[in-house]
Amino acid sequence: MNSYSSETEQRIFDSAREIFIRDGRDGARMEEIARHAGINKALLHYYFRSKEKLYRAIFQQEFNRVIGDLLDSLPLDLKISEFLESFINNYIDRMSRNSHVIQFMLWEIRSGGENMREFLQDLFSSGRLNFTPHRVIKKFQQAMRKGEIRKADPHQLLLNIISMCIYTFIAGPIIQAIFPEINTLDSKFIRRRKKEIFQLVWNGIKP
Amino acid sequence: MNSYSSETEQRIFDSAREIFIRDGRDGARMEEIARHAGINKALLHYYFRSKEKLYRAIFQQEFNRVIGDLLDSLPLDLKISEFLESFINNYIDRMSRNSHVIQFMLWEIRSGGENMREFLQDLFSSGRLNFTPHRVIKKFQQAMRKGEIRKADPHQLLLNIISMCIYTFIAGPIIQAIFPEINTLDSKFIRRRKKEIFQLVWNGIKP
DNA sequence: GTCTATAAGTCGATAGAC
DNA sequence: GTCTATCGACTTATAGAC
Repeated sequence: MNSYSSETEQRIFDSAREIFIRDGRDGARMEEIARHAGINKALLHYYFRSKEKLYRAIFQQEFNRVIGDLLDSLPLDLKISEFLESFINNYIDRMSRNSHVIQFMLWEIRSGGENMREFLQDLFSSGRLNFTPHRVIKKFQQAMRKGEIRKADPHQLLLNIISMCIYTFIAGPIIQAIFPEINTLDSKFIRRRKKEIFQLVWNGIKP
Repeated sequence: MNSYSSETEQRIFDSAREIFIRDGRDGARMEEIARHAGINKALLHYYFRSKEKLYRAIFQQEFNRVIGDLLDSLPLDLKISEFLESFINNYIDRMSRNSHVIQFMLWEIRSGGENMREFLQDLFSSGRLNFTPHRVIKKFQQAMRKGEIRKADPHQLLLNIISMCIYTFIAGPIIQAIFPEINTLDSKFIRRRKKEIFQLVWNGIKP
C-alpha cells in the first residue's frame, strides 16, 4: 500500500496533507508545502506536475483512508440492538479520530463533489468492503419484517443515526461558542454521546 | 435595516454574497465580484477598503440573517410534544432555505471561528431573541421533572435533534452519491425527514 | 534528484483623470 | 462616484546548472 518511490515523496505527502487539510485547496501554498517538507518548490513540481494533481492525490488518499476505515469490518451478523450499539460506537470513534479530515472533505463536497462521487464509485466497485450502506438498509428491513424493531423508513433511520454520530465533530466550534461547558473532543463527552445516541435510537425503534 | 447609502453598494453586496458563498473567502476574486456587480475593482475598494472588510461585512450579515431567522419566534409555551414537532419543522424548513449559507459558515468555523464567536456574543447579548438554546435546555429539564419525558442529558438531546435536522443539508452531495434515489432538497424528502425525525425522537423520549 | 533563478501570470490595492 | 491604468506583491510553474 503505502510504498513510495522515495522518502522525499513520502515527506511531500505528509506535508501536503497537513497543509491542505488546514488551509484548504485555495488557501494552501505550494511554497509552504515545500518548506515544510524541507525541499523547494521546483522539486514539488518534479514529483507532482501541478498543485491540482498534488491536491487530488492527497484528497483521494485521505478519502479512502477515512471512508474505508469507517465502512470496514463491522459485524452484520449481530442481533439488531447489539449491531446498533456497535455501529454507533464505531462510527463515533472513527469520526473523533478524523474530525479535521471530515471538515476538509466537506469543503470538497461544496465545490461540486465530483471527486467524491468518483472515489466512492471506485471504493464500492472495488469489492474490498464487506460493509456498505445498502447492507445496513437491508439489515434494518429484515429486523422490521421480523418485528424486532418498529416499522419506519430505513433510509431515514440510517440518516438519523449517522447525523447524530457525525454532527458534533463538524460543528464543534459553534457548539462550544453556545455552550462553553461542552468540549466536543473530550473523551467524557464522547462517551456520553455514544450512550445517549444509542438510548434515543433504541427507545425510538424498539418494538 | 437594509438601507444602503446607494444602489451601487447594494449591488456590490448582492454580488459579493453570491461569490463568497460559492467560492469561499480564499477562492473568491475581487475582480469577479466587481464584474458581477457591473462595476470595476477600483469602485469596490472605494466602498469597502479591502477584501477582508467586504468579506466580514457579508459574513456578519448572512450570519445574523440565518441564525436570527433560526432562533427567532418559536413558541416555548407549547406542551413538550408539540414544541418538539414545531421545533423540528421550523429548523428543517429554515435549513433547507439556507443550506448553501450553512456550508459557507462551516468553512468559516474551520478557520478558527473567532468571527462566529464574536457575532454570536453580539446576538445573544443584544436581547432581541426571545429564543435561545439555553431556554430550550430549561424546557427539557422542566418536562423531565414533570415526568412528561424520560430522564436524559438535555444537552445531548438537543444536540441529537439539531444533528438530525441539519446534517442532510450539509452532506447532501455525499448522500446522493451513496443513495442516488435520494434528493436531499426535494420537498417530498424534506416532508418525510420531518416526520421520521419527530417519530424517532418522540418514541425515544416519551414516558 | 535537487538546487537557484526567473518566467509568466494573477490578484489586491491605489493613483489620478473625469 | 466612476473610470482607466498600473503598481507591487505574491504564486504557480519551468528552465537550466550541478
